[in-house]
Amino acid sequence: MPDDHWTPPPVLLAVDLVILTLRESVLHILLVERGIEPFLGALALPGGFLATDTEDILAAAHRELREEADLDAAGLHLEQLGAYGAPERDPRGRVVSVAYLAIAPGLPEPVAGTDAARAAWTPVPEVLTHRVRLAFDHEQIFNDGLERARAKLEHTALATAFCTPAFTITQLRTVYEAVWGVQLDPRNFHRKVHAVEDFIVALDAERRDGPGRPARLFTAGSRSSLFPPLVRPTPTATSEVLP
Amino acid sequence: MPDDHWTPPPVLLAVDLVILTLRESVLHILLVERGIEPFLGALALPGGFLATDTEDILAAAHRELREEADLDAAGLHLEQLGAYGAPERDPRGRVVSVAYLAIAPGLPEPVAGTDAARAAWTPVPEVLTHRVRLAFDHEQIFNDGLERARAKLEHTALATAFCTPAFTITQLRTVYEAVWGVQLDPRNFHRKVHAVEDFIVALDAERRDGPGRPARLFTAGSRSSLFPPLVRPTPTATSEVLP
DNA sequence: TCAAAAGTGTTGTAACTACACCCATGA
DNA sequence: TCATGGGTGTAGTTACAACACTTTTGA
Repeated sequence: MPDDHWTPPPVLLAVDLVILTLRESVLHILLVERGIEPFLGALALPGGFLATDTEDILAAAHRELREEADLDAAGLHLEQLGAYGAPERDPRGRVVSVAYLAIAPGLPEPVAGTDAARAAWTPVPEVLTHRVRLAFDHEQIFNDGLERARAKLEHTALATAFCTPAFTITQLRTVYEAVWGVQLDPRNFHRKVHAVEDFIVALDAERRDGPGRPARLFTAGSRSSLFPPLVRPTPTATSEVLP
Repeated sequence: MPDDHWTPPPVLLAVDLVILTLRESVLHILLVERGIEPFLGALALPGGFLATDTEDILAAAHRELREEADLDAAGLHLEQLGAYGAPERDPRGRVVSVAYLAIAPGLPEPVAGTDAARAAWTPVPEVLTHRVRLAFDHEQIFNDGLERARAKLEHTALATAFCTPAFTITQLRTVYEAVWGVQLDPRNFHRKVHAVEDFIVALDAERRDGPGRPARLFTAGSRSSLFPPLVRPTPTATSEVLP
């Protein structure tokens, strides 16, 4: 603790968001094109500074989610990733950023909210293969967020946050495949999901699009931690991992 | 992002530490008695404010570890838990704290460093049963830190951070039992630990104290992630969990 | 020779992978 | 009746808990 005559140096607090969703079976992240220096024109995670002296950090994340992505808080997963505070991470001065991971159900079109005109869903493989470069230390934050999402799919019901209220088991499997970047056996997946009580509950409805047997519709159950867990396949030398 | 004429509100940045160690087979946490208001006289996590404008947050954690606990950075585990920034968490004003989890090998006596005169190792069960109350939101941070440590024992070699450079398998098992608060079968534990390649490597030495067959000494190997993992026993209705 | 602690073998079970197979629908 | 996708059955394998058993020491 400091002594009475010394005042600690103040810092500016920002919030940055890793917002993930599924679009046409591909994992996407919401990125914005920066309109001001530094990194003018570069892509970055949506985010911003704390609005007032008394704003809660989680509330700030919710606000940015609304302002920059036009996404409502209701029914959307939001959790903290951590604080990023290297002294030189922002050339404007000492800015510490608290990063959040948000998961949204698949949205039909790129959002067009107030500040969100420049916001665009970007395929995650584009970022992973460095075809897209991010401003600041946002690539680090993105990597941490993606790894958090991948890990939490194993032990929690996070996958349902990617889905609309009613979904088929195949849609749920597509979530796992897109986030993990692997192929899963549909038949074993079907049973594993059913083996966890209250992970998904059957609705009294079916979905019939194209040909093939109609699929039962489900909704997220009350269970939040999965047992037995759905473990990621261990990458072997022979197995192929999608980018 | 803010417009050019508006300045975001500054906050004060603190660092708080959850420092865990094992003392006589019981998990302990380092707590300090507060010497100033608020919460004067109450127990709290060691920590303090950022020292300078340009100090890295992780460096600040290392500095507090040295100042408040007289612990050297070398060979000690330190990882970030997250940011705690509720507006009313500190009555003095807007203080955002970045919490860290530190794991230290068992130390013979309560540390007596510069600021650490009032620091004391406190048994974790005392805190869990609310016989010890913590200042600010430090109980929340403590719970998050403990859960992080418990979870990481399963999948990483974190347990070796609790041990001196040379340790027996029984000592390693004691770490798991103390942190998880369960009893483990010594024979199955022995094999599971050996099944993970490079988790522990045998030294050419034995330890012989009291009666009984001398135990082989080991040291931490190069492996950091454990496969197969050492999974916590699922608490059942009949099983007893130590406080 | 006994107690204590280290370490090994064995057995039944749970959960998994891989794949053969059956079911229900639209064209 | 065929292609397409949904869903079930089964066999071999891995990891595991439980516990009987052997080994090596100090007193």
